[in-house]
Amino acid sequence: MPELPEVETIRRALQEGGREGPAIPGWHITEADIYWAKALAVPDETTFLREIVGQQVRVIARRAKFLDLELERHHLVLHLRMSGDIRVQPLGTEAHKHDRLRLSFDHPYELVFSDPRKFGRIWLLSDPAPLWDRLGPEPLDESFTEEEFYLRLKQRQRQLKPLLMDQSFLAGMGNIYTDEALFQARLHPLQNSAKLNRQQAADLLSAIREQLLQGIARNGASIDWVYRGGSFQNSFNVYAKNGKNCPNCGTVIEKLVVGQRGTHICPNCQRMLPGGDD
DNA sequence: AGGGAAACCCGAACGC
DNA sequence: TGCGTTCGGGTTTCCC
Repeated sequence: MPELPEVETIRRALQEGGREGPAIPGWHITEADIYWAKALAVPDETTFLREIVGQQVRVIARRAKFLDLELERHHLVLHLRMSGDIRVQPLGTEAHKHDRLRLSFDHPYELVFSDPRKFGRIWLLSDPAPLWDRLGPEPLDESFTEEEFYLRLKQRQRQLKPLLMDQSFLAGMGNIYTDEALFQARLHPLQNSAKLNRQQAADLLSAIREQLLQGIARNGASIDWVYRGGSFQNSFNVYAKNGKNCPNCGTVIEKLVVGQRGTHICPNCQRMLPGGDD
């Protein structure tokens, strides 16, 4: 399964360090600094610092939108939310204004969690299972089938877009990816999920997978003030394209609000199915 | 059960 | 130029 850009970034940054740049897995945390305590979801700061120092990083992975650093006795779980970022930099690099957490290792590098908007969160958990248990299936997991997706859509009576973004229904879809996937599948965000047929569900899953893979391939999207080096924003078809012409049919793209979220559609390509909003 | 609203944040964009 | 206002990203929590 392809990894999130951040996971790749951590690996790549260290691999490119050459002989002195092994991957973080295998390293020990020698020091931890918290610059904004509220970034810690659990536990308290003192406990966090006492517990984390000395532990070896075993594996770096991800689940849904969470980054999961498996330590010896805990999992260090990070969620970047929207403006969070992770940097791996040479030890002694000058601190950035929005740094929230810094980890030093028994190697001349440090990992920094930075987040201007302060939405990102950090967990130190002995057992992350309860967190994972709240998440739905991974759309990029090949064992997740079209039929399963169809049945899950069928058993709900929900507006399509909020449902797709519901992390307990399907894990990993954000606002941008959802708008782009719905456009690709030619489905309306307000469409009642239970009204999709097998073909439409299959098309939607394909679109979701393509959009996610595209985003990963392009290192994510850098929008507005948040520049993380990604270029997915250059391939948007509808997101933030309100007022522009639809690349398929030329119709002016509209912006509406669905589930409190800015939502972008081509009103011609994305029609409600007959009775689709019942 | 589903949907709406508010809260958490603050840099940027907008309006005057 | 400067000031006030609005916006929006992901998630949780509360309310109808």
